[in-house]
This record gives sequence, structure tokens and C-alpha cells, in this order.
Amino acid sequence: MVRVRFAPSPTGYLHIGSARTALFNWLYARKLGGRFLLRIEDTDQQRSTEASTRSILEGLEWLGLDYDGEIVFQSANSPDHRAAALRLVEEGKAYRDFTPKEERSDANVKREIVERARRDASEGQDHRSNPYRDLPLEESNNRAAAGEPFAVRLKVAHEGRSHFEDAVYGAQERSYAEIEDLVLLRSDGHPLYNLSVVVDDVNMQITHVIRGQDHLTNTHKQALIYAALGARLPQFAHLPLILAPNKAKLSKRKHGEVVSLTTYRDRGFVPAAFRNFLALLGWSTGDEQEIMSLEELTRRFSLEAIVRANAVFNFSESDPRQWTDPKALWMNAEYIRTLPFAELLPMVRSELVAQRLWKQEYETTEREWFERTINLVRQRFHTLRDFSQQGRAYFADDFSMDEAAVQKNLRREPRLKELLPALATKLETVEPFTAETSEATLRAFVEETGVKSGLLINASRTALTGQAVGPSMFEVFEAVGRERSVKRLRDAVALI
RNA sequence: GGCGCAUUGGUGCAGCGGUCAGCACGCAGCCCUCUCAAGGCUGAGACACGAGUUCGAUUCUCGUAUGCGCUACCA
Repeated sequence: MVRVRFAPSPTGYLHIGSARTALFNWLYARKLGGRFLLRIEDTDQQRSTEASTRSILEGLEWLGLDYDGEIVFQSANSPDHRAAALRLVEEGKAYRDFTPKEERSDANVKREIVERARRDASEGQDHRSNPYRDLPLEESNNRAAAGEPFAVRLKVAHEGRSHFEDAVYGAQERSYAEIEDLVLLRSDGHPLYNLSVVVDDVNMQITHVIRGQDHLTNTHKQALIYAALGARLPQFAHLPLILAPNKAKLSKRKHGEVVSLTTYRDRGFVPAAFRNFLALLGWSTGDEQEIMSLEELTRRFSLEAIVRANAVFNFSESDPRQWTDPKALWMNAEYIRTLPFAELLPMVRSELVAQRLWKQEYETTEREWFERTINLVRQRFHTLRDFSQQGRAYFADDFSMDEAAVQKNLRREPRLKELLPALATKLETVEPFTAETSEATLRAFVEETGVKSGLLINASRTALTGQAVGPSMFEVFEAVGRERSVKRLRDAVALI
């Protein structure tokens, strides 16, 4: 049976790249009737937080990705990891390195790595030159027993090549000569990442490791650990990375909240829309279909169709209208306008509740009106927030007047001072008060007064909604209702 | 520095030896129209470069360039 896992570090918010990794793992598991497990890699005590773990769980839930079994907290397994390392020492597959720990400042690691590599190369230093590599086990045991600190390193063979088949990137090969005797256990006894992942993946019986491409080359090291442990290698599938517009790594420090999944929830994304968008970053069906439900994504998903090139997440810090990828925004609007009302309702409700615009009647006596109104306004909304922002005038009387709209549609024509109240009076007696009858009334009024219909229509729009744009005005009359329409037409005079 | 991976319009993807190089988002124009959307139509816009292989390369091979990743007693 297929068993996959999503293994985030709980350091900060859930990154959209991680979210996509989770999605792909989930899709793969669900497609094959397998298990989708969750492992929190909280071994970095300094940086891991409970709040972060919570936000990861919330994020998964928001995306609709449920996990199987209990959450595994990696820190709980470190005794296992340590035992595994020591067992490898006993078996001669790893050795204790008594070299004192080299201190390196975090800030310069990258540079130090490059410098050391250059130095080693020029000195012809090979990766098997550690003086403790061939220390007899007995002496090693004695020194350890005497309390001398040591790190544990894997013994990598002198000759040969490491191979594995990646489901996305194909056959991968690397010479052992390029791989150092990697540290499994730090001198303070803490297991290192590569060891921990492998031991946990073995224990969790993971069959497919689907993760970011940044792990591709390190997979050879992990393959060595699998071999030393005598465990079967899982199938690997590495995913292309999601990059910022300047093709750099997407990071919170540099790019801010666009990379955080919670941002999308908070800014009014429909989960299905964002999920759909994420699925299309680095994967496609091969045909022209882009809008897909979770069921459809599951049915059509395959590792073979994953793209190898990194994807650029296209947004613009300077343009608020493109605060995130325009296609994601488009897709969200697409979902908002096409989702069955019943599916949209809970999301609209919570938005209105949050903004104190919700009335219980919307689900009882005013249900019909509410549904018609939502269906009317959602046609031009992009996020769920719009229901309480641009849509406020439909649900409350204390909406704001857009100054530009007032200028353009009301103030430019002084005659509106008389026209609007007169129109209000006409509308007051119309029965029933619908889009059709309000239109007939307004058209008749136009005939009578000889003004242009557009003048009254646009003025009415601003009077009733505070805006210059919106749905067909006669539908707006009906949605706002007679009483409020009449009042707003009369109140608008004060603004002219 | 070494190793690895990648390279189709601004972005996301199709293409898998012969296509007018396709779709979506975005952009521009037109239609529709009471505004703005939606919708319809039209348009601008790409195979990184150089060698090979081949009757023929976007597609296969090699090289170059560029980008990204890894390289640590970080994860």
C-alpha cells in the first residue's frame, strides 16, 4: 500500500511551496487509496514553535487535506535515531569521530563551505581521510566510555556510485567520491536531519517520498543511510521549486506575506480556488482543462506529469492589484462566480459575520432575497472580502460613498437635486417593486423629463451603493428594495 | 570551487522529428452595454545561443550561457 508523508518543520507559517508539496502528497495517496501521514520535524528546538504547528494544521484543514493516523513528532523519535547511529557503529558501517567540533558562524556557512571545498580540492584532500575512520571498534568504545565527546559519521565507500530513480527527474547518479562521510550524530548526541528523516521514513513505512527538489542531491546521502540500515529504498519524486518573480527563492523575509498560506485565507480566497491554482504550479493534465475540483485533481494526478523546471510565482510588490499571482486572483473570482450557491454560502456567511453584517434572517425569512442578492453581486467579485467591502451597501446602511463616483455621477449635474427626489416619489408607489417595474418607472420618468437615462441610472447607482460600478441598476433597485432605494435617492441630494 | 537540475511569449502550462508552435492568466482593441465585470471576437508577444545527428529539428546528442539547488556536528 502506498504510504506518503508530509514533513514540515514548524518554524513559522505554512509556506505555499510546502502547501503544494502537501497537496501533491495528498493527491497521490488518495488517488492510489494509500495513506497520507503527517510528521512534524520539530528537532530544531530553537526555531520550532507550537504556534507554527497549529498554523500548519490549520492550513492543511483549510486546503481540505486530511491526514491519516496520528501526527508524528520527530523530536520524540530522537532516541531511535541515536540508537540507529550507534548500531551502525557497532556494525562497522559508521564510526566515531573524536575530532573536536569546528565552530562556524551561521552567517557565513555558505562561504565557508565554498572555501573549504576549494582548499580541499587544491590540497587533493579526499573525503575518506578522517583519522578516526579506521580506529578499531574496541578503542573507539573505550574512548567513548571514558567520556570523550564524539560525532558519528557514516562510512562511505571509497569507490563506486550511488544510484536511484526519481519519478520526476529520472535516473540519478553520483560518485561516492563526492560524498563525504556525513555526520549522523552530533557530538552533543543530537541526530542530524539526514539520519532522522531516513529512520522515521523507514519506521513509518513510507513507500513514496514526494518533496521539494532542494533535496534531490542529498537523496544520495539518504540512500546510503537506507543501505547501511538494511532498509528498502522508497520511490522518490522531487518537485520543482516555486520561485519569486526575480527567480530567487521565495522567502518571508524578502517577500512577506504572499508566501504564507494563511494570507490567502485571510484575504478572502476560496480554498478550492487556491488549491486549484497551487496544483497547476509544476503540474498539468496535459490537456486544456484548468478548473478542477479536488476529486478531479485526485483522479487526474500523476507523478509523471510533474514538470521539471521551477515555476515562478508571479506577483508585484508595487501593485496592490497584483499583490499575488494574477492567475490565482482570476481563479478565485472564477470560483466565486461559479460555485454552487450552497457551497459559497458558508464562506460568505463567515465574511459577513466577521464584519458584523450578518443577519440570521438571511437563512430564514430573507433567504430568497439573500441568495438572489449574492448571486447578483458575486459576478464581479474577486475575493470573499468583497462581499463585505464593495457589497456592504446591500447589507447595511452605513456604507461609504466613493468620492470619485459622487463627483462623476452626482455632482456634475445640478438638476439631479430635483430629479432624484422626483424619481424617488415615482418609485415609492410602484407595485410590485422589481427590476422590471423599476426599469419601466425610470424609463417613463426619462420620457417625461427628457433627460438621458444614463444620467439617472448612474446617479442612482452611486446614490444606492456609493459606487460608480456595479450590477445592472434595475437589479440593484430590486436588491436594495423600495424603502431603502427611495431613502437613498432622497439622501443623495445632500451630496450634490 | 565541485556536483546536480533546469531553459517554449511577461507568468503558468501543451508540444514528445514534419504543427500557421496550442491553451490559460495578464496586456491592447472591438462587440455587447446604464457603469464595471462577465461573455464573444480580434491582436501583440516565445522555442537562450552554437555545433552536430537527420531529408527535416522546439523536439535527439554535445558544448556554451544563464538561472536554481545541494555541498554544514542547519533543516
